[in-house]
Amino acid sequence: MKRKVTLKQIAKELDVSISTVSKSLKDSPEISEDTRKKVRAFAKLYNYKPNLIALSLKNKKTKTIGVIIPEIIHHFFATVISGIEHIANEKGYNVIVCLSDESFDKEVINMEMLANGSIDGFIMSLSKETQQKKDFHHISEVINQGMPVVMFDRVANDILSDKVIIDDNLAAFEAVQFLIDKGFNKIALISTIDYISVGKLRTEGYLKALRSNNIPIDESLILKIEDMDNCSDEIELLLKNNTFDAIFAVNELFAVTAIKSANKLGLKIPEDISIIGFTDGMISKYSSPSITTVSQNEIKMGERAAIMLIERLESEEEDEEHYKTEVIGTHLVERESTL
Amino acid sequence: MKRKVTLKQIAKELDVSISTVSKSLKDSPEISEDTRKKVRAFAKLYNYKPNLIALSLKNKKTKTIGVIIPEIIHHFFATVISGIEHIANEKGYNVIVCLSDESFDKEVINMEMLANGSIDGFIMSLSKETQQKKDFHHISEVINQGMPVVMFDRVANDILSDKVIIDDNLAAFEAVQFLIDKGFNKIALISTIDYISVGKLRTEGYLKALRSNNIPIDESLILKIEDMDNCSDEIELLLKNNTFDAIFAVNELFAVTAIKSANKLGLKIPEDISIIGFTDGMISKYSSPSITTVSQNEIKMGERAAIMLIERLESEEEDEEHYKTEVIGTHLVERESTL
DNA sequence: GATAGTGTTGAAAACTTTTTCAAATTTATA
DNA sequence: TATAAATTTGAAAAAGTTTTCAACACTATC
Repeated sequence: MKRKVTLKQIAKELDVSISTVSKSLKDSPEISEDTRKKVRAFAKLYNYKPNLIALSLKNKKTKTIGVIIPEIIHHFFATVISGIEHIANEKGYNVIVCLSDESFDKEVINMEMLANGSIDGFIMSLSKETQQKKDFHHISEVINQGMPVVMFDRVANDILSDKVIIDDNLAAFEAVQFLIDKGFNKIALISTIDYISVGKLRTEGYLKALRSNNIPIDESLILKIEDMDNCSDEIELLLKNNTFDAIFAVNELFAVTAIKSANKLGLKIPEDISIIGFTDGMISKYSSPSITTVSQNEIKMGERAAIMLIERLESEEEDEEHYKTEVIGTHLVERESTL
Repeated sequence: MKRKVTLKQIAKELDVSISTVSKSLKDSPEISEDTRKKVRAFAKLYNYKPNLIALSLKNKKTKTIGVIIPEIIHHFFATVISGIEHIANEKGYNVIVCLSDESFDKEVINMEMLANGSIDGFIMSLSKETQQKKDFHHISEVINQGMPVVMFDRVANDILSDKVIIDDNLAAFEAVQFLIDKGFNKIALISTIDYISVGKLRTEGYLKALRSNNIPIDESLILKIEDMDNCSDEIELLLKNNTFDAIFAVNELFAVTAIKSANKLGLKIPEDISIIGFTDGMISKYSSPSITTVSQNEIKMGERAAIMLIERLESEEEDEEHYKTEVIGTHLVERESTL
């Protein structure tokens, strides 16, 4: 086993100083052709690569981005990470991923850990619990220390930082408008409890669409689900006790569950009920019927977040005044679940 | 903006030496009660936290695990990462994730990058290209440098290292045996090209099951797909040109595509054809009909890989002789796609 | 032959932390 | 009071790198 070789070891072997070795490897004209060649040959032979930890310490830069997300098994977050990785790779950055598991405490612990020198900046999306608590002190602390943070999707409006979001309100509005344009006016909504910022915004978009088309809002057609894992009973009840001709669901899970419940009750999709979901993941693509859904351009979201962060890291002046919020465009992917 | 405070700064402020500060914060009995209290109060006030990069350099340990996987948008890999994160978190390790994008070159670059001091050990799954090339020099090099590597799922048999796998052969055998036990004997196989190790093993399991039940092997019922993205045409052709009563597909995508093709051709699942897939992800769960599939216990896979790596990192002696290969149990999840 | 100039090398500091060992101070003992 | 012992503090080295500046050797110029 041959352990990694250091400048010191090379210097000793060749009986020169560490500085000479360092400069030779950087092809500094300060060092004579002869010495340079000798050192480089030796370094190549022993496959010398500078120790990145030492460089990090010296340069006070780690060339590493910390990403904190609630869960990685969600297609949405996994795809955003793909986008982040893509740009990070291109620009020579590594990506440390930490999962908050939707827990406030884990989010805080992970942030504090990474903030102690391991990374140059954060890209993050808030956990449910953090959104509920509205406690963002850990984030402002990090920002105060001069470490840039880019928030995406689940962002805190109270925090001054760069942000990448979609216009959830508008996207929902457009999806519902699409249904209205098809001639539907009894449209149900399956949403989440309001403390989930995106759920709330999508609900508002739904309401706005109805209002602007002078369709009365029927509270009995609005379902707000708390327990994601056991949503099927509630959804089945909604379908059983009401009649409507379309559903707007704020995520894939609710949409596919609605399809399954409809099947069970003998309702045909899209003949009896049209359904639009949110997020274009595996479920929407491979469900039968496949689901018309709002695509969020997750890849682009990740890419933009990474670009914004790296730009801030590599620009000298810290213009704290000019935080940007970038809105990524969405589009409706039409599939089989709508007429 | 208050930047992170260092021992040096504290020492200067309090007019003591750096060593005194360091020892005080570690509650060393060497330092007088008085000084200790003073230092700790000051450190608390300024929220001192040791710089982890400096510690890494000093200790030659980063408390970070490098994970290299082909893609993160695959539910399988995302779930394994969840398992890794879970254990890593528990044991105080961070996780750096790098994506090879199924490319050999990217895998090599990522490994070399991380091997230069950033991490203590690797957990990895080979890219398709690497499996095809059978070039594992980058992995043996890292191992030779004394950095432990745990491979999972897509492993290289030629490399001596710890491994976590499932018994793909056995799992496939059991799935096909399940179909045979139901009374089917015309069973089609939808698999991948043989250089994908898991595809090959699952194909072997299929063949073994047929043989051990004295069912003649019908080559026309065996489809090996190269281009995952455009598999639907080939699968439709298989269904159109042959009659059989069951399908064993080596992944979720092939299984759900088979269902869609069958629907298109007016075949009923499971009445006309029973289908078993591999991997228990979103697709299998939310497809209509939902898909009977082989669950790989991905979470456990990730957890075991992390445990094996950390054990090796924290055990003093390097018993290179005793590399373990751990086989994670699989089980069939029965759903609607089988009778 | 002395001075300036050029070319080449190395010592030392910096980044931050921990730890060893020596030095300084205080207290106890004879 | 002098000496030994105990307590408390600090200097220095170590990890691996880069960079500045000083030092040295040599050649060219007057």
